[in-house]
Amino acid sequence: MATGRTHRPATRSRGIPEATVARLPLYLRALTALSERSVPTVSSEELAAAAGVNSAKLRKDFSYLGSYGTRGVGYDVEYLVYQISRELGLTQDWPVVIVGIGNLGAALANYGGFASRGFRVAALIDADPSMAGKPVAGIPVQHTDDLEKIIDDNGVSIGVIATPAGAAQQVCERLVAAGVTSILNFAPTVLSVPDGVDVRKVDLSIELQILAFHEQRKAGEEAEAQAGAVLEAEAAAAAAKETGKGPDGDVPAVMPA
Amino acid sequence: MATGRTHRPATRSRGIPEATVARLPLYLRALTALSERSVPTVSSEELAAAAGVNSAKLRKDFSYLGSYGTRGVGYDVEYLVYQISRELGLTQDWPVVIVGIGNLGAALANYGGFASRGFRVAALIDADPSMAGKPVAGIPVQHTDDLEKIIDDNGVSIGVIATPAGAAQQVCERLVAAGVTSILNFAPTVLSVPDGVDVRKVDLSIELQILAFHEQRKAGEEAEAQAGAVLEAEAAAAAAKETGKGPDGDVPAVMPA
DNA sequence: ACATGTGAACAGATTCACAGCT
DNA sequence: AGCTGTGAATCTGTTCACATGT
Repeated sequence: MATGRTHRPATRSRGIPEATVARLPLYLRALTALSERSVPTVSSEELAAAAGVNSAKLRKDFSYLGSYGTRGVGYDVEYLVYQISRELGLTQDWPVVIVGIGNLGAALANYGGFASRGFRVAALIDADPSMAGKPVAGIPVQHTDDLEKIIDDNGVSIGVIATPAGAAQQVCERLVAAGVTSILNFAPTVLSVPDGVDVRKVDLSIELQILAFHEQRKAGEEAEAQAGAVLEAEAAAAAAKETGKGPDGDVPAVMPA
Repeated sequence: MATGRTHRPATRSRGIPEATVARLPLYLRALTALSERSVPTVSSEELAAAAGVNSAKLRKDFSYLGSYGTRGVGYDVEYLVYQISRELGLTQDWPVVIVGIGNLGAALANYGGFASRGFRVAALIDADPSMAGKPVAGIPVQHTDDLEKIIDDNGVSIGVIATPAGAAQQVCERLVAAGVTSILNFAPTVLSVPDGVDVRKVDLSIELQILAFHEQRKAGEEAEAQAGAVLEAEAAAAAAKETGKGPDGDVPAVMPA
């Protein structure tokens, strides 16, 4: 189990590094903005600045796609937009279903960037019968019972899970069984899926925790001006604070070696 | 990348790799679940499975924090929860403001995972005067005019931007000028900030595009496996060498700017 | 003259495999 | 015997610097 290895026939597909793939949408966005301003060409330096990366990285990234630039000149904006779109598979239409139409699901359904680029919200699905038929973002919500039929009728291969954590794995399994092979998971839980299914997760709480870590570190550096090496001694004392969960007030402070 | 502030001396080797920091919240969530079920100890193998990573990685990650396990036994759940919480800075309270109370902002305000761990929504801010005073998730929305005062009064150092793309940079600058040093950006735009300010971004549209890329690749592989069929345009130009890269679902959803 | 494209050096993250402790 | 903790090997991604082509 676990995410395991990547058995894959090994072959096919140009070997575009995952990190590069993750940046292509960024470049595409910057290029689209240039295109709208009718800018004909752009240098790696300029485009990199607009996308928030450095130019060497950008050139390396593009080199995986092919030689789409002109030395001494730069890149043709329109041409690059097309090439990247094609590489990302955005020249085709991707019907998407959103499962779980709570606050977040509704926000996603209303999200403009959705439709703008290749993606089309094919259906909204929720387990609450009282939601059925109610339009959200102009699309009537359908009941979970019909999930399989909806997936099938619309040829959906990408699903978005915006349900509570408790329902996510079950919804995931039904989506996969119905033929979905890519899932964007907003529920704060680890989904387990069979080989060949892609899952990406977006987790607000995790992002905030990462920020908190750095924030704390900044504060610590300031204090370093005077205080010397701080040992873990205070940890035990502080452990008696709250970690607050459950009826018991205080939390253990087990000391290992 | 997220920080850039390397702080020369490196007094105590508090050099926890960024990739490890990004996984700590994952471990913490799994541990919290175990804690709620009163599980006293857990092995790296079990915990790794629950967090969706492999056990070697988990042990390596924990080794950066210190030696918190017991050989032959495993890790004490409560103790680890405390240590990770402390490392992430979650033993203190982080007041957070959300700017831009549209669909998404409202969803964020209502998001339970927010309050659950260290974070507290101190204020909601929106530019629309007609929203002022209207409660969202029990918190009255305040007008952008008062942004600086709100940040200051509440000692806010973490801000969430959920405005339209066009307003994001300006909001960002005001937040930073008012003292915010960590920003979680949901607007589909690149924010530029001074040194010392952390930005993380969450971008739905980018996530979907990455999924589309892999989805397209799957379709391409099928087609190639069956026959020499071409899927859409000319695949002639390709034919370079390949390195079959497995998709493997879990790449950090977001990268620091 | 100028900006791309890329081999090579470097840096960071993951995995392996086993020594060391309980 | 079992599981952690970690050096070493490997893999992936980034940066450098310059050869290459227009």
